Amino acid sequence: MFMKFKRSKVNPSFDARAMLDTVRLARTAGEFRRAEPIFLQGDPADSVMYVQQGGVKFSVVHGSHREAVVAIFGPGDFFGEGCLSAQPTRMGTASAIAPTTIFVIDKNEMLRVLRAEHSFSNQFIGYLLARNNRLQEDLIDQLCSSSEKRLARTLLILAGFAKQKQPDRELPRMSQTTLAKMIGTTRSRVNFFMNEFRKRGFIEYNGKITVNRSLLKGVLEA
Amino acid sequence: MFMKFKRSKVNPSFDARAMLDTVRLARTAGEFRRAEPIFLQGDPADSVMYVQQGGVKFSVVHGSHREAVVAIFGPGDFFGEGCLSAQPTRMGTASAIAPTTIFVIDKNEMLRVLRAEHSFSNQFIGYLLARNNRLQEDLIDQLCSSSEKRLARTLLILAGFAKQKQPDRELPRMSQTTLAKMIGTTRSRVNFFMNEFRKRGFIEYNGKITVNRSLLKGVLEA
DNA sequence: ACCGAACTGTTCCATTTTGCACAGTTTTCC
DNA sequence: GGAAAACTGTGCAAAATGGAACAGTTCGGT
Repeated sequence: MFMKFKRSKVNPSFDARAMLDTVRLARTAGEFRRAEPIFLQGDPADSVMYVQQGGVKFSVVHGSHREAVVAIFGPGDFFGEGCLSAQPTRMGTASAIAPTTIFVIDKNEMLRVLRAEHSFSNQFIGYLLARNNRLQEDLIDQLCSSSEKRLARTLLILAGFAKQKQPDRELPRMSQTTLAKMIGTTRSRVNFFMNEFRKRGFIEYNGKITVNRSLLKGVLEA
Repeated sequence: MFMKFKRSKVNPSFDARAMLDTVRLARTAGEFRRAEPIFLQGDPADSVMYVQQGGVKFSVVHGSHREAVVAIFGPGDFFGEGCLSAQPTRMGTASAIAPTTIFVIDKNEMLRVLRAEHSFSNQFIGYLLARNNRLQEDLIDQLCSSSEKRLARTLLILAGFAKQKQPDRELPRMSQTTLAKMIGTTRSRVNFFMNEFRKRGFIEYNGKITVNRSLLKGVLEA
């Protein structure tokens, strides 16, 4: 019986871990500390990564000096899969934002299993569709919304991102500089809005950020 | 023998047409005139589209009133494939920007063939990877570049887009309003830069737009 | 416990961008 | 052919954003 692809907003509910266990897929585990780089922009690309635990920031340096944070990956996400389609080098730098366990899957091994295991390639297609969707939503937001709204949306998504454990809405630790690079603005701007949000009670922070979802969602309506 | 996925920048060199002929894939053809809608945002989504000939604009209305043009599709591109992953409705409106022939593939038929034909699902994965890449590049550009550069880049991509026939660099006809919605700015701004580019000889236009690639590329360097 | 590095809070101004308005031109459609 | 609709060329004031600077604070490592 053929299974319809699953879907979700932030982390695809796609449970590849079970899949990775079912399928006989050769992999090596890697442990990374907070802020430790996993691969660098320009490195030769010959493996696909899978986040087992923790979180990963993927950033790209564009043109001469400007940097963008394109995605934050969490448990269940693949990254570095560009190498499957003839990209010889990494398009950006991946680094851990928390203690992180990564499965490293050799490109050819990944291709072999995609060929051999139907259920795996179907799941992977589902994963790619979910990611496409997320990228498209990010692009739409960038095209349509003010930086205040983009920040609110990013905070909400990051809050949901931590959903695996805590019932509260604490975010992965993340500097204002990083937030600025995620929403395409300057740190001044992020700082300004963060204080604004705090004054209005939309978020709290002493070091860790906690968001009040319903209040912050109001920003997106306006 | 397993074939490595192909890759390209604008239209994946992925030749799904040959594939669609090889595979026994049920489909119906649809003809659309310029500006004719193919599907509307909110419509029930139960088929995947494949562009046989022509061009398609995919736009999304976000929030209350603002609109973004997320992608322009050409021959060889799929669109509306979100429905494969449990999206019940169309996320945006697709309409022809030129006389266009579309293959409409029923969602279940598409899923059937993806299951049945390895080479097809591998090609489709390659296509999804290429699209991911393109979306990511658009996002990066949006995060890093000024509107002048974004316009220049968009014009260059659109010029390449027409590469199937003409050796010259004529673009598909496209209003300044549409360009504005593609790069996330206002028509005033687009008009300003278009005149600027024309003065400097980067582009010509009497009605159709023609770009001088090498000169226009200079804008991206600055 | 200390030092340096990284991060935050804050200010200020130049520039970019928006949003609007209106006249002239081209296209489309009857 | 002619009217309506869509598109372009302007201009301009208000708002948002970028960019830099600097002091105070927290964090990380030794």
